[in-house]
Amino acid sequence: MSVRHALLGLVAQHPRHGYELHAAFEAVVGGEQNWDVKPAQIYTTLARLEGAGLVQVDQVEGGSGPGKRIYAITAAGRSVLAEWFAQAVEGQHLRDEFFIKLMLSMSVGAASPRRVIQKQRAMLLRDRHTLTARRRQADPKTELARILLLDKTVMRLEADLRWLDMVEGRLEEVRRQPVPQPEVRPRGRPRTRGA
Amino acid sequence: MSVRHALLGLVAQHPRHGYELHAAFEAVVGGEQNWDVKPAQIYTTLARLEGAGLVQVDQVEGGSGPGKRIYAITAAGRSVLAEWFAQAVEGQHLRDEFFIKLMLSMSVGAASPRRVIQKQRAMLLRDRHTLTARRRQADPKTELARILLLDKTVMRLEADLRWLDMVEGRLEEVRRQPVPQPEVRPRGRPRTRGA
DNA sequence: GGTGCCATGTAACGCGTTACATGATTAT
DNA sequence: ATAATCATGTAACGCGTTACATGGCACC
Repeated sequence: MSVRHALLGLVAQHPRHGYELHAAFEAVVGGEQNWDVKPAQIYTTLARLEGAGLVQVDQVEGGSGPGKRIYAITAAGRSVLAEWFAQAVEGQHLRDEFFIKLMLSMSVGAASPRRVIQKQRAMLLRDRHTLTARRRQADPKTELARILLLDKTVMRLEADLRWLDMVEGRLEEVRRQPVPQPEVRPRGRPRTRGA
Repeated sequence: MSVRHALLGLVAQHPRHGYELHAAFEAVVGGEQNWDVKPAQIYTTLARLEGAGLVQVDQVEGGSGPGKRIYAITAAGRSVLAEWFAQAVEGQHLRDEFFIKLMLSMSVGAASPRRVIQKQRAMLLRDRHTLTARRRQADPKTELARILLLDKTVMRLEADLRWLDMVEGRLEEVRRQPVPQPEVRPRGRPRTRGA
Protein backbone atom coordinates (compact mmCIF):
# COMPACT_ATOMS: atom_id res chain seq x y z
CA MET A 1 0.00 0.00 0.00
CA SER A 2 2.74 2.43 0.80
CA VAL A 3 5.66 1.13 -1.23
CA ARG A 4 3.81 1.82 -4.45
CA HIS A 5 3.40 5.48 -3.66
CA ALA A 6 6.82 5.79 -2.13
CA LEU A 7 8.44 4.59 -5.33
CA LEU A 8 6.29 6.98 -7.27
CA GLY A 9 7.51 9.82 -5.07
CA LEU A 10 11.11 8.80 -5.51
CA VAL A 11 10.98 8.62 -9.30
CA ALA A 12 9.21 11.98 -9.17
CA GLN A 13 12.37 13.50 -7.69
CA HIS A 14 14.31 12.31 -10.70
CA PRO A 15 14.39 9.25 -12.93
CA ARG A 16 15.89 6.19 -11.28
CA HIS A 17 16.45 2.51 -11.78
CA GLY A 18 15.39 -0.31 -9.46
CA TYR A 19 18.54 -0.73 -7.46
CA GLU A 20 18.81 2.97 -6.84
CA LEU A 21 15.19 3.05 -5.70
CA HIS A 22 15.92 0.33 -3.20
CA ALA A 23 18.75 2.35 -1.70
CA ALA A 24 16.74 5.57 -1.76
CA PHE A 25 13.77 3.94 -0.07
CA GLU A 26 15.91 2.69 2.77
CA ALA A 27 17.52 6.08 3.10
CA VAL A 28 14.11 7.69 3.43
CA VAL A 29 12.77 5.30 6.07
CA GLY A 30 16.03 5.33 7.94
CA GLY A 31 17.63 2.02 7.13
CA GLU A 32 16.71 -1.61 6.81
CA GLN A 33 16.30 -1.96 10.54
CA ASN A 34 13.24 0.22 10.25
CA TRP A 35 11.71 -1.05 7.08
CA ASP A 36 13.29 -3.81 5.11
CA VAL A 37 12.06 -3.72 1.52
CA LYS A 38 13.07 -6.69 -0.56
CA PRO A 39 14.41 -6.05 -4.05
CA ALA A 40 11.81 -8.40 -5.46
CA GLN A 41 9.11 -6.07 -4.27
CA ILE A 42 10.77 -3.07 -5.85
CA TYR A 43 10.87 -4.69 -9.26
CA THR A 44 7.40 -6.18 -9.19
CA THR A 45 5.96 -2.90 -7.96
CA LEU A 46 7.77 -1.01 -10.69
CA ALA A 47 6.34 -3.39 -13.23
CA ARG A 48 2.83 -2.76 -11.89
CA LEU A 49 3.37 0.99 -11.88
CA GLU A 50 4.51 0.77 -15.47
CA GLY A 51 1.49 -1.35 -16.33
CA ALA A 52 -0.74 1.30 -14.81
CA GLY A 53 0.97 4.00 -16.86
CA LEU A 54 2.26 5.89 -13.82
CA VAL A 55 5.91 5.48 -14.71
CA GLN A 56 7.69 4.60 -17.91
CA VAL A 57 11.13 3.44 -18.92
CA ASP A 58 13.16 6.48 -19.81
CA GLN A 59 16.28 4.83 -21.11
CA VAL A 60 18.24 1.64 -20.74
CA GLU A 61 21.87 1.84 -19.75
CA GLY A 62 24.42 -0.89 -19.87
CA GLY A 63 24.85 -1.71 -23.55
CA SER A 64 24.54 -5.38 -24.36
CA GLY A 65 21.52 -7.27 -23.11
CA PRO A 66 19.16 -6.09 -20.35
CA GLY A 67 20.89 -3.25 -18.52
CA LYS A 68 19.63 -0.66 -16.02
CA ARG A 69 16.12 0.32 -16.83
CA ILE A 70 15.67 3.91 -15.76
CA TYR A 71 12.12 4.85 -14.89
CA ALA A 72 10.59 8.30 -15.06
CA ILE A 73 7.24 9.45 -13.73
CA THR A 74 4.45 10.24 -16.18
CA ALA A 75 1.79 12.93 -16.03
CA ALA A 76 -0.70 10.36 -14.76
CA GLY A 77 1.83 9.35 -12.13
CA ARG A 78 2.20 12.92 -10.94
CA SER A 79 -1.51 13.32 -10.53
CA VAL A 80 -1.80 10.07 -8.56
CA LEU A 81 1.05 11.21 -6.37
CA ALA A 82 -0.57 14.58 -5.76
CA GLU A 83 -3.77 12.74 -4.80
CA TRP A 84 -1.83 10.66 -2.33
CA PHE A 85 -0.26 13.68 -0.70
CA ALA A 86 -3.59 15.47 -0.58
CA GLN A 87 -5.51 12.83 1.33
CA ALA A 88 -4.86 11.40 4.78
CA VAL A 89 -4.02 7.77 5.31
CA GLU A 90 -6.79 5.64 6.72
CA GLY A 91 -5.76 4.67 10.17
CA GLN A 92 -8.47 2.63 11.75
CA HIS A 93 -8.26 -0.94 10.68
CA LEU A 94 -9.43 -2.12 14.07
CA ARG A 95 -7.69 -5.34 13.17
CA ASP A 96 -5.52 -6.53 15.91
CA GLU A 97 -4.03 -9.96 16.14
CA PHE A 98 -3.39 -9.80 19.84
CA PHE A 99 -6.95 -8.80 20.50
CA ILE A 100 -8.41 -11.81 18.77
CA LYS A 101 -5.94 -14.06 20.50
CA LEU A 102 -7.03 -12.67 23.83
CA MET A 103 -10.70 -13.14 23.02
CA LEU A 104 -10.16 -16.72 21.95
CA SER A 105 -8.05 -17.47 24.97
CA MET A 106 -11.12 -16.68 27.06
CA SER A 107 -13.27 -19.29 25.40
CA VAL A 108 -10.91 -22.01 24.22
CA GLY A 109 -9.95 -24.49 26.87
CA ALA A 110 -6.26 -24.98 27.58
CA ALA A 111 -5.54 -21.28 27.06
CA SER A 112 -5.18 -18.72 29.79
CA PRO A 113 -5.98 -15.06 29.18
CA ARG A 114 -3.72 -14.00 31.98
CA ARG A 115 -0.76 -15.88 30.60
CA VAL A 116 -1.46 -14.44 27.16
CA ILE A 117 -1.47 -10.95 28.60
CA GLN A 118 1.70 -11.51 30.55
CA LYS A 119 3.53 -12.85 27.53
CA GLN A 120 2.47 -9.88 25.49
CA ARG A 121 3.44 -7.38 28.12
CA ALA A 122 6.86 -8.96 28.43
CA MET A 123 7.39 -8.60 24.71
CA LEU A 124 6.22 -4.99 24.65
CA LEU A 125 8.56 -4.11 27.48
CA ARG A 126 11.44 -5.82 25.73
CA ASP A 127 10.66 -3.95 22.53
CA ARG A 128 10.44 -0.65 24.30
CA HIS A 129 13.82 -1.27 25.82
CA THR A 130 15.58 -2.02 22.55
CA LEU A 131 13.83 0.77 20.68
CA THR A 132 14.60 3.45 23.24
CA ALA A 133 18.20 2.28 23.16
CA ARG A 134 18.27 2.64 19.39
CA ARG A 135 16.68 6.03 19.72
CA ARG A 136 19.32 7.26 22.13
CA GLN A 137 22.06 6.18 19.77
CA ALA A 138 20.59 7.94 16.76
CA ASP A 139 22.18 11.20 15.72
CA PRO A 140 19.60 14.01 15.60
CA LYS A 141 21.62 15.86 12.98
CA THR A 142 21.66 13.21 10.32
CA GLU A 143 19.05 10.64 11.32
CA LEU A 144 15.91 12.67 11.78
CA ALA A 145 13.83 10.09 9.94
CA ARG A 146 14.92 7.19 12.11
CA ILE A 147 14.29 9.22 15.25
CA LEU A 148 10.79 10.26 14.27
CA LEU A 149 9.86 6.72 13.36
CA LEU A 150 11.30 5.31 16.56
CA ASP A 151 9.42 7.92 18.57
CA LYS A 152 6.16 7.02 16.91
CA THR A 153 6.68 3.34 17.48
CA VAL A 154 7.58 3.80 21.13
CA MET A 155 4.58 6.01 21.73
CA ARG A 156 2.26 3.42 20.26
CA LEU A 157 3.96 0.75 22.24
CA GLU A 158 3.34 2.63 25.44
CA ALA A 159 -0.28 3.08 24.49
CA ASP A 160 -0.50 -0.68 24.06
CA LEU A 161 1.06 -1.19 27.47
CA ARG A 162 -1.44 1.12 29.13
CA TRP A 163 -4.22 -0.70 27.34
CA LEU A 164 -2.92 -4.04 28.58
CA ASP A 165 -3.01 -2.77 32.15
CA MET A 166 -6.53 -1.56 31.62
CA VAL A 167 -7.66 -4.86 30.18
CA GLU A 168 -6.19 -6.75 33.06
CA GLY A 169 -8.10 -4.58 35.48
CA ARG A 170 -11.30 -5.00 33.54
CA LEU A 171 -10.91 -8.76 33.55
CA GLU A 172 -10.46 -8.72 37.32
CA GLU A 173 -13.87 -7.07 37.60
CA VAL A 174 -15.61 -9.63 35.46
CA ARG A 175 -13.72 -12.44 37.15
CA ARG A 176 -16.63 -14.38 38.57
CA GLN A 177 -19.42 -13.25 36.30
CA PRO A 178 -20.22 -15.65 33.49
CA VAL A 179 -18.30 -14.24 30.53
CA PRO A 180 -21.14 -13.15 28.28
CA GLN A 181 -20.34 -15.31 25.27
CA PRO A 182 -21.73 -13.15 22.55
CA GLU A 183 -24.24 -15.70 21.34
CA VAL A 184 -23.35 -16.83 17.85
CA ARG A 185 -26.70 -16.42 16.25
CA PRO A 186 -26.98 -15.75 12.55
CA ARG A 187 -27.48 -12.12 11.64
CA GLY A 188 -30.75 -10.95 10.18
CA ARG A 189 -34.10 -12.70 10.41
CA PRO A 190 -35.29 -10.22 13.09
CA ARG A 191 -38.93 -10.70 12.29
CA THR A 192 -41.51 -13.43 13.01
CA ARG A 193 -39.52 -16.62 13.35
CA GLY A 194 -41.07 -19.94 12.45
CA ALA A 195 -40.85 -21.47 15.95
CA MET B 1 -1.82 -13.77 9.79
CA SER B 2 -4.46 -13.77 12.46
CA VAL B 3 -7.48 -15.16 10.66
CA ARG B 4 -5.74 -18.45 10.16
CA HIS B 5 -5.21 -18.95 13.87
CA ALA B 6 -8.56 -17.51 14.78
CA LEU B 7 -10.31 -20.09 12.65
CA LEU B 8 -8.16 -22.76 14.17
CA GLY B 9 -9.25 -21.60 17.62
CA LEU B 10 -12.88 -21.58 16.63
CA VAL B 11 -12.89 -25.09 15.20
CA ALA B 12 -11.03 -26.14 18.35
CA GLN B 13 -14.10 -25.16 20.38
CA HIS B 14 -16.18 -27.56 18.32
CA PRO B 15 -16.40 -28.66 14.70
CA ARG B 16 -17.93 -26.06 12.43
CA HIS B 17 -18.58 -25.26 8.80
CA GLY B 18 -17.52 -22.17 6.89
CA TYR B 19 -20.59 -20.06 7.24
CA GLU B 20 -20.77 -20.71 10.95
CA LEU B 21 -17.12 -19.75 11.28
CA HIS B 22 -17.82 -16.49 9.56
CA ALA B 23 -20.54 -15.66 12.05
CA ALA B 24 -18.48 -16.85 15.01
CA PHE B 25 -15.49 -14.78 13.94
CA GLU B 26 -17.54 -11.64 13.76
CA ALA B 27 -19.07 -12.41 17.12
CA VAL B 28 -15.62 -12.71 18.65
CA VAL B 29 -14.24 -9.47 17.22
CA GLY B 30 -17.43 -7.62 17.97
CA GLY B 31 -19.16 -7.27 14.63
CA GLU B 32 -18.33 -6.40 11.09
CA GLN B 33 -17.82 -2.75 11.97
CA ASN B 34 -14.70 -3.81 13.81
CA TRP B 35 -13.30 -6.43 11.53
CA ASP B 36 -15.02 -7.36 8.34
CA VAL B 37 -13.90 -10.80 7.18
CA LYS B 38 -15.04 -11.77 3.73
CA PRO B 39 -16.49 -15.23 3.22
CA ALA B 40 -13.98 -15.84 0.46
CA GLN B 41 -11.19 -15.56 2.96
CA ILE B 42 -12.84 -18.00 5.32
CA TYR B 43 -13.09 -20.67 2.66
CA THR B 44 -9.66 -20.20 1.17
CA THR B 45 -8.09 -20.15 4.63
CA LEU B 46 -9.96 -23.31 5.56
CA ALA B 47 -8.65 -24.95 2.43
CA ARG B 48 -5.09 -23.99 3.35
CA LEU B 49 -5.55 -25.20 6.90
CA GLU B 50 -6.80 -28.50 5.55
CA GLY B 51 -3.87 -28.67 3.17
CA ALA B 52 -1.52 -28.17 6.10
CA GLY B 53 -3.25 -30.95 8.03
CA LEU B 54 -4.38 -28.67 10.85
CA VAL B 55 -8.07 -29.28 10.29
CA GLN B 56 -9.99 -31.98 8.47
CA VAL B 57 -13.48 -32.46 7.15
CA ASP B 58 -15.48 -34.25 9.77
CA GLN B 59 -18.67 -34.84 7.88
CA VAL B 60 -20.70 -33.39 5.08
CA GLU B 61 -24.30 -32.46 5.73
CA GLY B 62 -26.90 -31.62 3.17
CA GLY B 63 -27.46 -34.81 1.21
CA SER B 64 -27.29 -34.37 -2.51
CA GLY B 65 -24.30 -32.57 -3.99
CA PRO B 66 -21.86 -30.37 -2.06
CA GLY B 67 -23.40 -29.62 1.32
CA LYS B 68 -22.00 -28.15 4.52
CA ARG B 69 -18.47 -29.33 5.05
CA ILE B 70 -17.91 -29.52 8.78
CA TYR B 71 -14.30 -29.10 9.83
CA ALA B 72 -12.68 -30.43 12.98
CA ILE B 73 -9.27 -29.66 14.40
CA THR B 74 -6.55 -32.29 14.23
CA ALA B 75 -3.82 -33.13 16.73
CA ALA B 76 -1.34 -31.14 14.64
CA GLY B 77 -3.81 -28.27 14.66
CA ARG B 78 -4.07 -28.31 18.42
CA SER B 79 -0.35 -28.13 18.82
CA VAL B 80 -0.04 -25.21 16.38
CA LEU B 81 -2.80 -23.45 18.28
CA ALA B 82 -1.07 -24.02 21.62
CA GLU B 83 2.11 -22.59 20.11
CA TRP B 84 0.20 -19.52 19.03
CA PHE B 85 -1.25 -18.95 22.47
CA ALA B 86 2.14 -19.51 24.08
CA GLN B 87 4.05 -16.87 22.16
CA ALA B 88 3.48 -13.13 21.95
CA VAL B 89 2.58 -11.41 18.73
CA GLU B 90 5.34 -9.43 17.09
CA GLY B 91 4.38 -5.83 17.33
CA GLN B 92 7.11 -3.71 15.85
CA HIS B 93 6.79 -3.55 12.15
CA LEU B 94 8.04 0.01 12.11
CA ARG B 95 6.20 0.28 8.82
CA ASP B 96 4.08 3.30 8.70
CA GLU B 97 2.53 4.71 5.59
CA PHE B 98 2.01 8.15 6.98
CA PHE B 99 5.60 8.36 8.03
CA ILE B 100 6.95 7.69 4.58
CA LYS B 101 4.48 10.11 3.10
CA LEU B 102 5.70 12.79 5.46
CA MET B 103 9.33 12.09 4.64
CA LEU B 104 8.69 12.27 0.92
CA SER B 105 6.65 15.42 1.28
CA MET B 106 9.80 17.06 2.59
CA SER B 107 11.84 16.31 -0.48
CA VAL B 108 9.37 16.13 -3.34
CA GLY B 109 8.45 19.48 -4.81
CA ALA B 110 4.78 20.39 -4.91
CA ALA B 111 4.10 18.70 -1.57
CA SER B 112 3.90 20.44 1.76
CA PRO B 113 4.78 18.64 4.99
CA ARG B 114 2.63 21.00 6.99
CA ARG B 115 -0.40 20.38 4.86
CA VAL B 116 0.22 16.65 5.06
CA ILE B 117 0.36 16.83 8.83
CA GLN B 118 -2.76 18.95 9.05
CA LYS B 119 -4.73 16.57 6.86
CA GLN B 120 -3.65 13.64 8.95
CA ARG B 121 -4.49 15.33 12.21
CA ALA B 122 -7.92 16.22 10.94
CA MET B 123 -8.57 12.60 10.08
CA LEU B 124 -7.32 11.33 13.42
CA LEU B 125 -9.55 13.78 15.25
CA ARG B 126 -12.51 12.75 13.16
CA ASP B 127 -11.79 9.09 13.83
CA ARG B 128 -11.44 9.68 17.53
CA HIS B 129 -14.77 11.39 17.56
CA THR B 130 -16.68 8.60 15.84
CA LEU B 131 -14.92 5.87 17.79
CA THR B 132 -15.54 7.41 21.19
CA ALA B 133 -19.17 7.81 20.17
CA ARG B 134 -19.35 4.14 19.27
CA ARG B 135 -17.66 3.30 22.51
CA ARG B 136 -20.20 5.21 24.56
CA GLN B 137 -23.04 3.41 22.86
CA ALA B 138 -21.63 -0.05 23.48
CA ASP B 139 -23.18 -2.10 26.24
CA PRO B 140 -20.54 -3.17 28.77
CA LYS B 141 -22.59 -6.23 29.75
CA THR B 142 -22.77 -7.86 26.37
CA GLU B 143 -20.22 -6.11 24.20
CA LEU B 144 -17.01 -6.43 26.16
CA ALA B 145 -15.07 -7.35 23.04
CA ARG B 146 -16.14 -4.32 21.07
CA ILE B 147 -15.36 -2.04 23.99
CA LEU B 148 -11.88 -3.40 24.52
CA LEU B 149 -11.05 -3.10 20.86
CA LEU B 150 -12.41 0.42 20.63
CA ASP B 151 -10.40 1.40 23.69
CA LYS B 152 -7.24 0.05 22.18
CA THR B 153 -7.82 1.84 18.93
CA VAL B 154 -8.59 5.15 20.60
CA MET B 155 -5.53 4.90 22.78
CA ARG B 156 -3.31 4.31 19.76
CA LEU B 157 -5.00 7.14 17.97
CA GLU B 158 -4.23 9.50 20.77
CA ALA B 159 -0.63 8.36 20.76
CA ASP B 160 -0.52 9.19 17.06
CA LEU B 161 -1.98 12.63 17.75
CA ARG B 162 0.61 13.37 20.38
CA TRP B 163 3.30 12.23 17.99
CA LEU B 164 1.97 14.52 15.30
CA ASP B 165 2.20 17.47 17.68
CA MET B 166 5.73 16.49 18.52
CA VAL B 167 6.74 16.19 14.89
CA GLU B 168 5.32 19.58 14.12
CA GLY B 169 7.35 21.09 16.90
CA ARG B 170 10.48 19.33 15.75
CA LEU B 171 10.02 20.59 12.22
CA GLU B 172 9.69 24.16 13.51
CA GLU B 173 13.12 23.79 15.03
CA VAL B 174 14.75 22.58 11.85
CA ARG B 175 12.84 25.15 9.83
CA ARG B 176 15.73 27.04 8.35
CA GLN B 177 18.47 24.47 8.56
CA PRO B 178 19.08 22.56 5.33
CA VAL B 179 17.08 19.40 5.75
CA PRO B 180 19.82 16.79 5.99
CA GLN B 181 18.91 14.72 2.97
CA PRO B 182 20.26 11.37 4.06
CA GLU B 183 22.68 11.06 1.18
CA VAL B 184 21.73 8.13 -1.00
CA ARG B 185 25.07 6.49 -1.24
CA PRO B 186 25.34 2.74 -1.77
CA ARG B 187 25.92 0.76 1.37
CA GLY B 188 29.20 -1.03 1.91
CA ARG B 189 32.52 -0.23 0.31
CA PRO B 190 33.72 1.64 3.42
CA ARG B 191 37.37 1.04 2.66
CA THR B 192 39.94 2.59 0.33
CA ARG B 193 38.01 3.92 -2.60
CA GLY B 194 39.56 4.09 -6.03
CA ALA B 195 39.22 7.86 -6.49
C1' DG C 1 -42.99 -17.05 -8.03
C1' DG C 2 -39.86 -13.72 -6.08
C1' DT C 3 -37.07 -11.99 -2.16
C1' DG C 4 -33.86 -12.96 1.11
C1' DC C 5 -31.22 -15.60 3.83
C1' DC C 6 -28.22 -19.95 4.18
C1' DA C 7 -24.15 -21.92 2.33
C1' DT C 8 -20.41 -22.94 -0.75
C1' DG C 9 -17.08 -21.88 -3.51
C1' DT C 10 -13.76 -20.03 -7.90
C1' DA C 11 -11.06 -16.46 -10.41
C1' DA C 12 -8.23 -12.85 -10.58
C1' DC C 13 -5.69 -9.37 -8.69
C1' DG C 14 -2.64 -6.45 -5.22
C1' DC C 15 0.78 -6.65 -1.83
C1' DG C 16 4.47 -8.85 0.46
C1' DT C 17 7.71 -12.76 1.28
C1' DT C 18 11.39 -16.37 0.37
C1' DA C 19 14.10 -18.62 -2.72
C1' DC C 20 16.31 -18.95 -6.87
C1' DA C 21 18.87 -17.50 -11.20
C1' DT C 22 21.73 -14.50 -13.99
C1' DG C 23 25.28 -11.54 -15.32
C1' DA C 24 28.42 -7.11 -15.17
C1' DT C 25 31.89 -4.49 -12.78
C1' DT C 26 35.54 -3.77 -9.48
C1' DA C 27 38.87 -4.61 -5.74
C1' DT C 28 42.32 -7.70 -4.01
C1' DA D 1 40.91 -15.95 -10.17
C1' DT D 2 37.63 -14.90 -6.92
C1' DA D 3 34.91 -12.43 -3.89
C1' DA D 4 31.94 -8.57 -3.15
C1' DT D 5 29.02 -5.42 -4.75
C1' DC D 6 26.00 -3.73 -8.48
C1' DA D 7 21.89 -4.82 -10.89
C1' DT D 8 17.89 -7.27 -12.68
C1' DG D 9 14.58 -10.26 -12.55
C1' DT D 10 11.21 -14.93 -12.15
C1' DA D 11 8.49 -18.44 -9.50
C1' DA D 12 5.75 -19.71 -6.07
C1' DC D 13 3.34 -19.04 -2.09
C1' DG D 14 0.47 -16.64 1.90
C1' DC D 15 -2.84 -13.29 2.97
C1' DG D 16 -6.50 -10.29 1.78
C1' DT D 17 -9.77 -8.18 -1.55
C1' DT D 18 -13.58 -7.76 -5.12
C1' DA D 19 -16.40 -9.87 -8.21
C1' DC D 20 -18.76 -13.61 -9.84
C1' DA D 21 -21.48 -18.10 -9.82
C1' DT D 22 -24.30 -21.68 -7.85
C1' DG D 23 -27.98 -23.80 -5.44
C1' DG D 24 -31.28 -24.99 -1.32
C1' DC D 25 -34.83 -23.42 1.62
C1' DA D 26 -38.36 -20.52 3.86
C1' DC D 27 -41.54 -16.96 3.89
C1' DC D 28 -45.12 -14.23 1.86
